[in-house]
Amino acid sequence: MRETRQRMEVLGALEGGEALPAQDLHGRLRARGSKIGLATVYRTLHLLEGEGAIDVLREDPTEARYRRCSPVHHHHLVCESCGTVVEIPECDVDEWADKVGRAHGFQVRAHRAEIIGLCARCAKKQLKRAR
Amino acid sequence: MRETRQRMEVLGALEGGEALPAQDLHGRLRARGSKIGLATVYRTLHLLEGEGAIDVLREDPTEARYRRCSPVHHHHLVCESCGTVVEIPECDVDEWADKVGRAHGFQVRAHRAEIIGLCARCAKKQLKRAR
DNA sequence: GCGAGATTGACAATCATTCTCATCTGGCGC
DNA sequence: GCGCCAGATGAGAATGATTGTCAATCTCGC
Repeated sequence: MRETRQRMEVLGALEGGEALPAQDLHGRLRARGSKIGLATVYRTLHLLEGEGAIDVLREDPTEARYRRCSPVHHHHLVCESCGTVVEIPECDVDEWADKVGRAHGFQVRAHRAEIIGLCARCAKKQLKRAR
Repeated sequence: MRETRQRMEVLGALEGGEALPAQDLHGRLRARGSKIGLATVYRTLHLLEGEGAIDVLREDPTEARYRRCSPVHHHHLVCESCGTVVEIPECDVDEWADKVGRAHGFQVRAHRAEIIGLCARCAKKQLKRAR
């Protein structure tokens, strides 16, 4: 995999840890003066996804959001109000996945787990609104 | 919510337990002689999703698949080769989700977990091909 | 520095999903 | 049984993210 200006730019734009839609990402890069094309952004994101360097959030079915993430196995904690995503390194699900999979004759390859809730900030806001 | 012919038809088509893309579903209904429109299929699916009567699988980012499912909390075992989905009633993840959520200041609302692997049939096929 | 082959940018094409709007219908009150 | 009307539908157009195309442009090993 070649190291091109465009690929560096995409990685750079994801540096912040935000989960961005491909189009936003493209928009930001153009705003910064980059000449990168939208197709290239998509190509690069797919590449990075394949490498496991980013992961893809699909809460919104019409638009995937891409986010830099650690390459080691982890799960996500998602705030349903503001969309904040927190990476969770602890995974106590492995054993469960294996057990259940085997019980159904499956050869387990991977698992995914996501916790949905309200982050501290949004929970506080909701309380205030309720008053 | 009114009980219309079309809504009954959509539910009927999902009776089999298969996970179908909206378009397929529409195709099948038309093939059976129904005059249902594609937009109505989508509308109905969204309704049912809201009711919790079906769930939505998004392994393929370009096309959601809809499947009738039990209204009680459960998880899925998905075969990455043939797409078969098995419902898993046992959920030993609750405790983990709560613990992790609280540790990060989240108010946990729900969680999702999915085990990806090869079903018995596909595992066998792969073995045969490898020989 | 050169050249093969990977990569890119601009734009067209795709395609699931959603919107629009005129028409229809379920089910309530009578 | 009948009329009514808000909610539901169908057809087709519109949307908009994503993917394909292809000539031009870079990367990197030599």
